[in-house]
Amino acid sequence: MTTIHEVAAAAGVSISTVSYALSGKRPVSEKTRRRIEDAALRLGYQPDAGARMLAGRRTNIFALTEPLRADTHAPTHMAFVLATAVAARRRGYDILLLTDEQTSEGMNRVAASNLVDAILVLDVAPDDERVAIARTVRTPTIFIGLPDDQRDLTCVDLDFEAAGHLAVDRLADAGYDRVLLLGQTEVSYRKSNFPRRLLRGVQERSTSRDIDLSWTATGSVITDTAAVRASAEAALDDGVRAFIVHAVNDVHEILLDVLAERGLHVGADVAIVSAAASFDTASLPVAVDTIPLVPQDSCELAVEIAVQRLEDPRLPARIHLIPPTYRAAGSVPPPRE
Amino acid sequence: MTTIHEVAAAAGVSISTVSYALSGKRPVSEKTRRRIEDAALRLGYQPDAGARMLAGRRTNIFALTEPLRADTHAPTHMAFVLATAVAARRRGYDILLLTDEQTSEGMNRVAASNLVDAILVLDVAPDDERVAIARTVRTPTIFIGLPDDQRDLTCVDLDFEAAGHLAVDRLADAGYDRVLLLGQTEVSYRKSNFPRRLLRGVQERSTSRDIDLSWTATGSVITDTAAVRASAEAALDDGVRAFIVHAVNDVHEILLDVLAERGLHVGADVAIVSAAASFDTASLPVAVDTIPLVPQDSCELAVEIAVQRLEDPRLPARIHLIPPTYRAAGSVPPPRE
DNA sequence: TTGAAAGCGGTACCAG
DNA sequence: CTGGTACCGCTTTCAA
Repeated sequence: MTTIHEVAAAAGVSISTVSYALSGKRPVSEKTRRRIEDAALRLGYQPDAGARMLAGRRTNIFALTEPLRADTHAPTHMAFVLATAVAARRRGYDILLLTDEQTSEGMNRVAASNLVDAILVLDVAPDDERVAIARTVRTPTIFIGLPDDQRDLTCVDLDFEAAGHLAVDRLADAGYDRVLLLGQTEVSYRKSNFPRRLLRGVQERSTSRDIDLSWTATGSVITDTAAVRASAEAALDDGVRAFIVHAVNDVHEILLDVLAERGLHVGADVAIVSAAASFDTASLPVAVDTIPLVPQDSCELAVEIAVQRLEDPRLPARIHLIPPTYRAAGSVPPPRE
Repeated sequence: MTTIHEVAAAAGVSISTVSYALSGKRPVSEKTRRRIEDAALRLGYQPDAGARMLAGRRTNIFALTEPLRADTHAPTHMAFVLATAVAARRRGYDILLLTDEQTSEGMNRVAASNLVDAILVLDVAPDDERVAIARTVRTPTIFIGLPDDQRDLTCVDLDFEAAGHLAVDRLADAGYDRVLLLGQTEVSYRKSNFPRRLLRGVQERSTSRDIDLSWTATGSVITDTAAVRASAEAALDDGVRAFIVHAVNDVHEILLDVLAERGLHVGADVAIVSAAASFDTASLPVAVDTIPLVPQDSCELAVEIAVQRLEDPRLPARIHLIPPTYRAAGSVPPPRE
């Protein structure tokens, strides 16, 4: 294991010069710096993590807490974890996982032992118990998602309400006055925060734009194919020709199946907007206008904020809502007749 | 931030006594120990992670490398990550995530900087590049899965070949002489190691037991519903009444659908054995005999081995194959006529 | 532009 | 059974 001393000896300088040359925190003459970098590279020098933490009071590690609930949608969840890890790594941070039962206990533990520089919170519940912990630990904590009580918290999330507004506006602008919202599962309206926010946005805007809105959950815990199908068919029978879908892959496919069976063409006979989808809607058999929920965006912003907070601890806590964007794909035609 | 000095002061002892009392590495009189524990608890003392790493040359962190490939089945993968985290935590270790591109670079980095005590390798490919790295780093590395070249490696995995044998044996014992194996996706036969091993086990035993075996992949990258359906129907038309399924949830459901459509009853008209399923087959609409792949078992064993290696670094590298178990559920009746 | 040296907060050896 | 203390390897202040 090569230490800073060996590098210093090899380069014929003191260890402090090595430290400064490598960190860049103090100007070092061009040629000694090169000698040091050469030696470091040649010896495969890598600073000892423990020593660095102790002396520098920086661990270069972020904790990521993720309570895996029964209703967690694995692919979506993985996308968030991956996006966080990638974003963190780009800024020089590793991710320490706190899963399951250890989310709360773990937050306290890693904070108290100075194991991490910041804590990122995933899969935020409306009454999340991690909110209380975030308020007591000194470690900067960033929520990716919004709990109900946001006082003094730093949170990052897509602006789901605005996404709801946007979806309705597009349909209203096109001329539709009746819309069916195919939502998330019932449990997610209780255990998560974002489905409600999108729903509220859709409802608000439907009211103000005089849209006759109906909506339905798409299962109790996981997608209920029969229920989704029944809802879609009932709506179609009833003459509804505009849909907002805030749901997983499966639900989109079921809706598209039903439409296909009836010979209805998306973008001609029927309008669809996929709101806050975290999967790639381009993989659907039919092009669909989408207001995407991009895990990379939320996670990168969260990491960015964490880094800023470490650089300037006096930055005030605040809520960061990411404005939704509308990706048109021709699935919202003017209504027939 | 309470340090060991404050605890020592509060308890009226020296810091070394505190250290020993809390680690238990040296006998400490009952009453001083209590005083120390009280003080520690009262002050919310938690040893500084950096200091501990530096002085103790132990980080109490395991790295977990997981290259998330396109064909990674998210739910299964998550089950493994979760199981590893839980097992590690039980032994006092945290998990540092190395995902995606950083798997190889990350292994070298965390090993060279002494950030982790051991590395656990998930999602092992036949020609995994992490094999070479494992051989060069001093950090103990445990593979959860088998690469092709296993020389000098420590690996843990279900004995998929034995699982293949077991599945065939049960069907052969019951009296079947023709079997269809519904396998994994095509890409997984190239990118992973275990599907081949199960296939080989099934083929070997089919030969020795005089079974007429046919088999098919169940899609190229993800489940191809139409293809699975077609395979099942062709086999049934052909008179096959025994199935081994080594696949995800979906494939099981498609097969059960086809059988239901034809009025064939599992456990009466048709035999099914689910081999190496990593999801809970009890959630299927019909009870199915299962040779489960239990992530907890593999991951716990991997963690266990890692801990042992840290305690005794001279333990030899070896392959640990977990014997399969057969969970009967009445889905293998004697053949009709 | 560089070096010397004082910690950072523990662990574990050496004494008593 | 307990205390003193020499490190662990790096960061950073102080001095030159």
